Amino acid sequence: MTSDARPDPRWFDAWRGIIFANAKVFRAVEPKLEEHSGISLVFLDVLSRLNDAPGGSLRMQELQDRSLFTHSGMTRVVDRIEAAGLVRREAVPGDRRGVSVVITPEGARLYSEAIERHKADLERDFASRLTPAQIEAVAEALSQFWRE
Amino acid sequence: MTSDARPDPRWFDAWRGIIFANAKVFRAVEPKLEEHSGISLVFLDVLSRLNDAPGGSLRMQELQDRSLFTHSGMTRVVDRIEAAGLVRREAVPGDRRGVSVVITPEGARLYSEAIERHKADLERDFASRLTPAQIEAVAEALSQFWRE
DNA sequence: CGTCAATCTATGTTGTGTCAACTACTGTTC
DNA sequence: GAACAGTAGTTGACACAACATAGATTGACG
Repeated sequence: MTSDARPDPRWFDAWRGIIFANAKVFRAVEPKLEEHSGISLVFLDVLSRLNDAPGGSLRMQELQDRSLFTHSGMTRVVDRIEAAGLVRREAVPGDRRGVSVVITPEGARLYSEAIERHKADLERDFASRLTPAQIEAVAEALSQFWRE
Repeated sequence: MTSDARPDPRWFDAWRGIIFANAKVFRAVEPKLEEHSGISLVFLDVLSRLNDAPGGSLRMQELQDRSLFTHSGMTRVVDRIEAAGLVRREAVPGDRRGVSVVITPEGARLYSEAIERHKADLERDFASRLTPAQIEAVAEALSQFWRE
């Protein structure tokens, strides 16, 4: 009565693995990030996009498209990060509608420290639980999702 | 200036694959669920736990521990699902502090329809993008995260 | 030029998640 | 059996996210 006769297909196990790994590792790692660097994963994500962008600058919409967490509401997220002094808004020369978001020196400094510690956390809570062969297999199988 | 000399370790690609796969598939699949079944993934998650539990019943705290999405605030989630008529609260015989949440016949019916369509969506947006070997590898590598 | 659709960002509103009290009850200890 | 710490769940206050809409600017077309 509680479940159907036929078992779940194998791909469902793979999917379950992904969502559980995602949820469990985030739950473990986000409080640590908050504690040692004082920022949330949303902030780190935005700073990361900016840091990787040429000139440390991106327009609002590019930021929105590339962000993992915030589909909408990038305006307010940038408001908060700007209030923290980690980015600033600048006018776009050619287009007066546009705003480009630039990472500040302070933001870049905080980012590079935060990402290093964050990677150490991830290594402990994620990578160390897998064998090199498993890591390689997962990376290979799922690379299509971030390489668009 | 934008990035350090040394490249990201391979496990970071694996991790990136997981979070991107998670985010992208959810973005694709949740609106479909909402449309064809009228419920969110949070609802589906709770109904799933109840449906798999013996007697279709679980106490609030068990529900909280097993839920993927809602760490805290299960009270409000159950409020909403109860308002939709899919579960009901019952007193626990031995313990007058406790509340057990029971799935209603209507909830069970909606769940079995919703989960079937949801799996079809997942098959299209997730499983069909991987080879059987990739699926097997991901399932094997990540099973530890949901098998606790 | 002048109009008009398209684009970019901000704002208002509403809903949901989170954290810290708070109430009610249980089991234990003296 | 009274006091007390621990447990179960709810409530209120606040922060954040989603959705629709508004306001400003641009580019294309006649």
